[in-house]
Amino acid sequence: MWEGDDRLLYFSVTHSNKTGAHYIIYMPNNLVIVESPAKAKTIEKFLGKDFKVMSSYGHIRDLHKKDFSIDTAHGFKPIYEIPAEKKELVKELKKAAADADMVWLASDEDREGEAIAWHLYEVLGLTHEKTKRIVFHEITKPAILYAIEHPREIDYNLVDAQQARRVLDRIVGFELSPVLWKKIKPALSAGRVQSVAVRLIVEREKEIEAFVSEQYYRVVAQMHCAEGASKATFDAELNCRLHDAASAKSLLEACRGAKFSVGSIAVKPLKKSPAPPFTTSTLQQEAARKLGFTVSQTMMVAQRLYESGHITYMRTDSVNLSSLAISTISEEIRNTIGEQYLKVRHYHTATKGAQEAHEAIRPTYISQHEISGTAQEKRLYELIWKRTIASQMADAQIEKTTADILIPGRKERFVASGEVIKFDGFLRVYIETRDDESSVDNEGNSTLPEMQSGDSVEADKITAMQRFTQQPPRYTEASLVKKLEELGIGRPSTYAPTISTIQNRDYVEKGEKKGVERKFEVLTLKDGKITSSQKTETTGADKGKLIPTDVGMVVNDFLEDYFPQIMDYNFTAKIEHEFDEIADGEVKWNDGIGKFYAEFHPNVENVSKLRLEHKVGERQLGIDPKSGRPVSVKIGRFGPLVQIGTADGDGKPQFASLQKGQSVNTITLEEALKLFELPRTLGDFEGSEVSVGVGRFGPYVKHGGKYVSIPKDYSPQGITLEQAVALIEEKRASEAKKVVKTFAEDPDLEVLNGRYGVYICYKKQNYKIPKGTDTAALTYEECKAIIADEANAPKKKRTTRRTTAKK
DNA sequence: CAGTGAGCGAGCTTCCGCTTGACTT
Repeated sequence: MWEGDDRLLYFSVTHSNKTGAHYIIYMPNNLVIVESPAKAKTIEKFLGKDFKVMSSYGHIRDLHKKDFSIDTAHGFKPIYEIPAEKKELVKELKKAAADADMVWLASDEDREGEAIAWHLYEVLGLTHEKTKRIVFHEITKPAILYAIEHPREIDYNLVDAQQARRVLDRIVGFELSPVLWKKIKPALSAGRVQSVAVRLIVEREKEIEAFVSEQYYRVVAQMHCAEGASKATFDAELNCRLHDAASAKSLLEACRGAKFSVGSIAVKPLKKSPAPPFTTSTLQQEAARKLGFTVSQTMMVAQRLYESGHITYMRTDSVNLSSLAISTISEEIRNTIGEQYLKVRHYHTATKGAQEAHEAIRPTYISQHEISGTAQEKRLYELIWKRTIASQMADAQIEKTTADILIPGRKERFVASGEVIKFDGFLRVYIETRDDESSVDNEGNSTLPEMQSGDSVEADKITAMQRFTQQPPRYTEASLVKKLEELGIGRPSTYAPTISTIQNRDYVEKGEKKGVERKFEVLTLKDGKITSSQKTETTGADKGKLIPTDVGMVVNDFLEDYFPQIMDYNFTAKIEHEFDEIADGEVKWNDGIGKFYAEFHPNVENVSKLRLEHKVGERQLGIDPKSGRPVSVKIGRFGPLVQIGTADGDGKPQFASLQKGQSVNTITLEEALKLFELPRTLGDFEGSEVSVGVGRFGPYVKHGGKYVSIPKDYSPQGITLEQAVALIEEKRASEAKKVVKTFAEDPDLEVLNGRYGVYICYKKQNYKIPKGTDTAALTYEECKAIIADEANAPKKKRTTRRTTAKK
């Protein structure tokens, strides 16, 4: 009914008054404010010339970035401010609002969105008469027009729930972090979300440390039917694991020359259903598994797809598809795959605390099977397209056949199974992957030859392979997101930033754990003979998984000991429940905060005052045989360190940093003492001293005020003078290549070859050279001119934060 | 980018959730 564009030119708004009668008013000047500029652009197209659509770019007001900004004495009143980078935007919004006859606050329909609407109302100085609050769940013309026909008021209860959320997070973060600065080291942080994320990783690591692997024997037979035309072989696995070599051997003995026969056969239909369309969290997981993207990579690529209009909004916890989307997807399946593959499905979100302000992530135009863009964009789009299509497709129908193969005289039996896909359904386009790829297991997708109960079967080969139970897997970025979502902790917009934060704080790192070699035994029965062979495999190797650092472990244990309430996995779920009560108008927002603060704040004060006998996380290693002084390890201002002696003992204590790969929990006295052998002098080269040491960036060689990193294949303890000199000369050679040109007029000016091409370095400042310049022919005067030109000047310092964890 | 740390000291660090910048030394 809203299809024709002409209709919009005469667009009007229907209101109902108290008597229920409708009247229509006409307004030419409307301002709609949404959160995202891409959304604004789309909506503007739907609404026509009487509507101007602007974006608030998220929140326009917040607590001060550095101050506590909560008046705890007066009902926890938050003190808001407009951040500097938003001032210009607010000015523009204010002006547009003043020019408009009606302002429509169209931020998302969730807690944060409602708060954004309220902040806009306050900051823009809007009035009740010329403001309306509208919400829509999908960006389609009918949905938006419907929303405009059904405006409402700002929901102050929902706003209060947001304020409670904001204030609570500020209290926890800004009261807890300083305790860490005082007790552990400066610039650390704690928070409702990040601290629990770290806890998950620390706990998993402790499980792995405590894990004792158990051996077992897995018995697999390659068989074929004795009678019948088919000589096709099939695999069958023993129905139980054997505990040791003796029982494996005894089983193989029983199988030697045995007459196997088919026992019962079961044929079961099996049904597989497609996964729901993507949310932020499931997109991040699948993109990690299928495309190898990091969580933040996925979000960056998705953002570009969204901005170029290819997909719907990428930060969502909803699996819902709009009715319009469902019908176009259905049409697409009908036309390109076939009617029998179509099954319309409506998905409902089951995750805790989901707020469902948006649709699921899907292509905006499903008929577009592929898009133009970078390789990454294409691949992510394809993934989204397939998942969306599959979500509206029929179940796959599978027939699973299971046959027991009996061993005479034994109670164990072999089990062979085969699957036949009767109807592929959604599998035709999309198969969801899983985290637990059990590497050794067979594919299990084989088919079985025709057989009947009582048929005799012969074994070509039976192997009993020694296996070991697997330690629990470490978290990946994606599996951590999954876990956080299950616990209801964090929101779609924060999963990626949270993972960056805990790495930037050096609580966890993407580690590389070297595996260890392990021998295992394989017993084989073939041609009536049992043979045994030894094989080796590496186990426990892990790459790119999240591993806690020493600092992460110490901070976590400290928080668990003294602030168990915050570290409780259910803390967020509990307070979410309270926020819901606030949103429903059952309780006042600051009552709950007051109760929390009355307990939390004194606890913070007490812990802060606590005189601890040892520094948090400190461990005594023993006595230094040379000096007789005690040796201990702990977290220092710059990370983990070893210390000989104590502050109150005789003489100043000595310090040394731990090296990469060493941990305060596992380092031995011997290893610790070794660290004090550095720095050491190797000898002389070209008349000055060559020494080695370990700095913040790892082992180095120092010679005449210059440093050269020591590569992994040498140890700083073992390196010889010759090797060190070779490193120095290597570095000189590469530096010589770096310098394109120098000038006699001014030694401070150099033309250098860098990572991004040739540039000019003058008094430690870098200047870019205009494109098309023949750099080899540059004269001194030309260089000075380039430096003088504003356009080539180095950009003013940005407040760069470390975005990647240090290597 | 490079050897830090044990005490009368300056001043700083920090949260979670909404949104996109301007940036390639």
